[in-house]
Parts: sequence; structure tokens; C-alpha cells
Amino acid sequence: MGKAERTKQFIIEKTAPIFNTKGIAATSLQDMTEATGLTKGSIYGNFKNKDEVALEVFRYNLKKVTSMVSEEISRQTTFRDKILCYPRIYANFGDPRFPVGGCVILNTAIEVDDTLPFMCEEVGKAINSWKNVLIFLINEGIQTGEFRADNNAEDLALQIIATIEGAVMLTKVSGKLDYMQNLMKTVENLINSL
Amino acid sequence: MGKAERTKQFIIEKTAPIFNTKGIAATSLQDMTEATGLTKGSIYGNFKNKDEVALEVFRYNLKKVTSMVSEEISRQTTFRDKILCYPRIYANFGDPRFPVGGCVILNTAIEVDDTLPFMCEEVGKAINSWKNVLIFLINEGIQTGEFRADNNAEDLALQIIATIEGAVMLTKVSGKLDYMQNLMKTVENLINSL
DNA sequence: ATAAAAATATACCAATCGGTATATTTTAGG
DNA sequence: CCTAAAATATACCGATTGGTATATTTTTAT
Repeated sequence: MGKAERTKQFIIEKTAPIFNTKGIAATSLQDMTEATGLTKGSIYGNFKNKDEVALEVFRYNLKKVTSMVSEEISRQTTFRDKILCYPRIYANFGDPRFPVGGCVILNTAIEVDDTLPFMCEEVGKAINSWKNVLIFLINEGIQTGEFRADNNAEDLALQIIATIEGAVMLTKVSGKLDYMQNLMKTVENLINSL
Repeated sequence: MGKAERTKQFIIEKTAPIFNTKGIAATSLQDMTEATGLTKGSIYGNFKNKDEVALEVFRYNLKKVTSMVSEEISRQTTFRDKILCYPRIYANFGDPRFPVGGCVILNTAIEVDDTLPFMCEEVGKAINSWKNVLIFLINEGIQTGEFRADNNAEDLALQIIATIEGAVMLTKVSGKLDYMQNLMKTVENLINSL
């Protein structure tokens, strides 16, 4: 990894929490120079503009949570236990392994849905991939006979994702952590009834 | 209603769609003067700053949807039908009676949760009020014997709200309206099983 | 060690930001 | 109709915005 690559990564890591808390538009070049200790010239030597940093920061923050989840999933043997990773992980929303500033997908989706098409597309891909993982796990569970065959994998996947994202919003804005715990308990019950 | 009051209302109405699509921070004074045809001087003669406009715009947009919902609810006789208004209304998310730019609560919550405490509090109140309406409707339904007595009103209220908000996000960012319809169908099933 | 190349810093740009003091116009009451 | 007050417009402020051309430093390969 050459010097430039390392600096690029450094910029991404240092600005990631800012982008995820303040949002893309509200994160200024000044915020970025202060967080990195670098100058604007240096940043623009490695990225062509702010949006490109925002895009790579999104991917970085996303990977942070997806790799955490998939690691946890790989530790489970049954498909039920694999799916149960989601409510269990999100119930511990304060976990420092989570990106600072809340759910990357939710934050980005809400900010860009009417304004930044290229980011919107990126978020769409992330959601689709998440949905596909859940669909896969449910369908595999059906095939092994672990779940009932009449389960609609896509509907269930959407329900799990929607509830988690809604829960994140409710919890962050109210400050009530038990909202998250109650809702994750509900998701848990749903998964246990598959 | 004096002239100033009318102008104030005019500013709120004309800027409401902008605030709800671009967000508070990204809505500039210039956006506001262009949308109203007024000058900055005129706007600042009626509001003390941009945040105050944003606050009143939030209340305006919120009232738009809450009054639509409560009107619909008042038309229903059974408590089940009253609660069913929520998934039915949100399933028609394209309805022009909805504020432009998506769910006011969701948009505002995500933008301000880490940055604008006074707006965060306002959103928190809105959510609490929504939750209380649902809890009331469920408990009344229990008292009349319409619903089973072992229903946990608060948990159910949270579940309905979280699913709706998650659904709005998923639908807006993916552009897939059937996500919304599938998820509202799920909420409907939940309500029918009370 | 040195020279070429790559990476970073300096110093600047025009545009826009939110906000305001003051001048002008419009409104409303007598 | 006239006047006082209220409402709106004009013209400006300093600060900050994203971005860039150029100079300097640092790295890398020879």
C-alpha cells in the first residue's frame, strides 16, 4: 500500500464519524481538514471532490457494520440463530464497533433520496444486498426443514429491515434505549416463529 | 388575521416542501426567497432566523399528515378499523395530501438527532404523541372486548410506528412502491390479529 | 546520494452562506 | 385623505463554502 493509498484510507477513517453524524452536505472541508490534520490541497490530491470522499466513507462505514454482522453470523450453526444475530446485534446499539452517528444506511438514505442520485443508488444496492442475505438465510432454513415452507422470505426480510431501521430512528431521536430493546424482542419473536 | 400573520403563513407554506426534501441545513435563504418571491429582509421581519422557520415548517408539515389521519380515524367506528387507517393511508404514499419530500418525522429525526437539540425535542414530542394515540386506541379496543386483553399496547404501537417509518425509508430510496404495499399488508395483518 | 515523481502545503478564487441596518413602501385607523 | 405604524425591500456585512493553481516538501527508485 503506497503512501497515497494510506493517506486516502486515513482521510476516510478520520472523516467517517463526521459524515455519519452531520451528514454529507453539512460536513465541510474545514471539518475534514480539522479531523485529519491535513490541508485542503492534500485532500483534493487524493479525492476529486467532497462527494467522492462521502461515497468512500459510506462504503467504509457500511463495511464496518456488515463485516461485524457476517462475522457473528458465521459463528452460528442453525439458520434461525444466524438470523437472530440481527436483533441481538442491534439491541446493543451502543456497541463501539458500530459506526458513530447511527445507522449508515438510514442516515444516508434520508439525506440523499431526493437530492443525490448517485448516493441514492449506492444505498439502494446496500439495502438490496442486506435483503438478499436475509432471503437466502430464510430460504436455506426452509430447505433444511428448520422453518415452515409457507414463509414468504422477501416479505419477512423487508419486515426485519424496516423494523430495525424504524427502531434506530425512534431510539436515536427519543434517547430511549428500551425502545430498541422492545423492538428487537419483537423481531426476535418473529424469527422464532418462522 | 393581519398582514404579518398571512405573510408568515405564506412563507411557511411555500418553503415547507423545500425543507422536507432538502433538509433544514441544505435549505438556503436563497431557496426561501425564490420560493416565496420575498426578500431576506421580509422573511427576517417575520421570523427571527432560519431555525424558527424550520420549526414552524415542521409543525405545519406534521399537522398536514396528522390531521389527514385523524380525520380518517374519526370516520371509523370500530377501534380495529381506526388503527387500520395507518397502514391504509401509508400504502397510498403517493397521495398528494402527503407533504412533499417523504415522512416529516423521519426526515427531521435523522437530520437533527445529533445536531439540533431543540428540533430533536420537537420530533420526540411528535413521536410520543403518535405513540400515545396508538396506545389509546389499542387499550380502548381491549376495554370494549374488541381486542384480546393480553396485547401490550406500547410494544404494538412501537412496532407499528417503526415498521411504517422503515417502510417509508425503504420505499423512497429504492423507488419500489410495492415495498410499501407489502409492509403495510404486514402491519394490517398485525392489527387484524390483535 | 540524487533526480524524478509523487504527495502535500500555501495562498488564493468567486460564490454563497446567514444575518442586519436602514430606507422605502404598504397597510390600517381616525 | 392623511398620518403613524407596520411590513417589505435594498444594500450591505463578515464568514464560510467548495474548489484550484502553484509552490514546496517528501517519497521512491536508481
